[in-house]
Amino acid sequence: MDYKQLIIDSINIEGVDKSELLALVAIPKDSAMGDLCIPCFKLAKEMKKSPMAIADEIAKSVTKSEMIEEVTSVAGFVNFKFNKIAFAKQTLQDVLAKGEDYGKSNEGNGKTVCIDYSSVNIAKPFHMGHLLNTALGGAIYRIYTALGYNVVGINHLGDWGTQFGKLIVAFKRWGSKQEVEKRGVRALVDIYVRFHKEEESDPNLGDEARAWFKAIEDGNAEALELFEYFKGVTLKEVDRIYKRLHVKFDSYAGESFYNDKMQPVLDELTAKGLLQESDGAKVVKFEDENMAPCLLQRSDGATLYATRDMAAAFYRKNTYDFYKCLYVVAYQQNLHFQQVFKVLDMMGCEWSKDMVHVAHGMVSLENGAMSTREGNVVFLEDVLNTVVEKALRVIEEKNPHLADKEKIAEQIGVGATLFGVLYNSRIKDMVFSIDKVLNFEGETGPYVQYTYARCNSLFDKCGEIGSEIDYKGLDNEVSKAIVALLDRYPQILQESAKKYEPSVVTRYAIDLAQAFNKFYFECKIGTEAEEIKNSRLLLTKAVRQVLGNALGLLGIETPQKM
RNA sequence: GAGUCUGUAGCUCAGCUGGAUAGAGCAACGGCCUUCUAAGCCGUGGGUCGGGGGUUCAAAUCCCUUCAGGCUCACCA
Repeated sequence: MDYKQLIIDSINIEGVDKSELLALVAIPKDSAMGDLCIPCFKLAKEMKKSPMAIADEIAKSVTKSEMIEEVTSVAGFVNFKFNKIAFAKQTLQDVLAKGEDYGKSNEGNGKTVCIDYSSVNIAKPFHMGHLLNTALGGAIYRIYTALGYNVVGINHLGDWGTQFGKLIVAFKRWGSKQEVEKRGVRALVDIYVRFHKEEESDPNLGDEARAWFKAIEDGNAEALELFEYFKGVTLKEVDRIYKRLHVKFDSYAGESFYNDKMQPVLDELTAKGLLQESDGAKVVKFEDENMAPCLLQRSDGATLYATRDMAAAFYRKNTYDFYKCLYVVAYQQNLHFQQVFKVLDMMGCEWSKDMVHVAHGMVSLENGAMSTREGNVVFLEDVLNTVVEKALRVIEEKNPHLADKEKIAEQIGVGATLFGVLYNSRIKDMVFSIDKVLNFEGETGPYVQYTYARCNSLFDKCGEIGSEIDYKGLDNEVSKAIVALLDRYPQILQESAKKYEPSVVTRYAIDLAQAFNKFYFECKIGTEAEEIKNSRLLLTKAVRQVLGNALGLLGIETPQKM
């Protein structure tokens, strides 16, 4: 509910623009001061009065109501305090009436948002770095869906390039289908690593690899068969991971898909006089001298990364007519996207302004950067399995009679991992540490899930909510803090979407869980009189709903018990 | 060298569309399970918000400068 407007409407003062006042409304730092406030400092100049005097004047003019219980003027701030009961009643009704839809909106109706994320490389490990990317993309996907947008998740497969020539050479020398059946992508990675080692002493391998890649390009049957085989093996494995992470894609159009769509782009650039020759290569130069030219064709005629992204941009605009096209990709590629977006702009595509690089930080290991070639990678699947095992051990210890232990351990383990990577601002780098993910205490996924399960157990204990409800049971500060958080949830979603920042939701989930745990500890529920109990159960139900909604957006499941 | 991002408690980070005593978790220490799940709650200690200028009634937040680190800067993606 829009309480900002409510307090503005309660003010009866001459000579102040209400819309100006509305813009000033803020949430006090300390909730003891009030629920909303208006700092009056900016008004001082034009009104030629001290902020204190203005605040006094505004405070005095307010017409109190059922909702607005107290208005005070403190050091230039007008503080509005809501009636706890009215605030709770209003908010809980809203949350519970909307249920799963609470927080959703229709602001995106009729608009399509493309999200390019995860973008796995064929025959490469799915490691911790991909997890951050995939978790972010998946969350943004769901957040935009919740706001009513039509979302298209695109997995821009890394399924083209000379590495496939290398892989064929390696596979023919040291690989076997048996081995690949057994160990999947790992077997491919091993021979790929071996290729790079052996290449140092046998330079012929490189030529052989190039020849095999050429064979793929030329449609050689054996080459294509192997290429498709590697692709199939990788996608099958990655699909298993996507299921565990609850992410999905609407398109797997990757690099190979754009092979025949790049020439028209080059032609158009040439026609527009933007493509210049430079050292044998074709580039687009920029007015801003600080920006390196965008290389679109190698001197040997081959296309490049940027060429493919240009082709993909046109394809997506034509196919989906997107409102926005997001690229969830690490910040390493900042320049690349700046270049691509700028070239589109120079081509006269006004929609280039709708392209957004949602940059995120890089994940490294404690012993350095991840490198497939050097074999310094941690497979995500191993991490997930380790965390799930730990979850199972904790269940055995704390709740040995729990039913469906394996299933719940999976929910907790995967939830902890996802929550961990979605907890910080996406731009921050991350040094992956298994110990950190294995910690289930404090600001973690399991903490929020535990709070959710705790809500459930109250219903197990107390049964359904009766019809006699006395909101006096919520006439206390801890309850009010929860109500204020519940009320804020829809704005949290919008902020998160606007900033392309799932951590806003993650942090919120922690705040709400903390507030509820405090309430749980301070307010008795089951042992109270029926009408008090019912009001508190109502609050519990709303908290459970919103925690579930928030976790759902992050791709995290909510165990009923744990 | 240029561009860009990051720099807040021992550690990991919120806060950064300027506002009222700078927050949380972890770690440390001390409490709370004969009443709703202790994966929890409460408390204690711990901060020159990298440094220096400036704008402002008000700066962690805006501007300038400087230091430290990451990333990128032509034929990989």
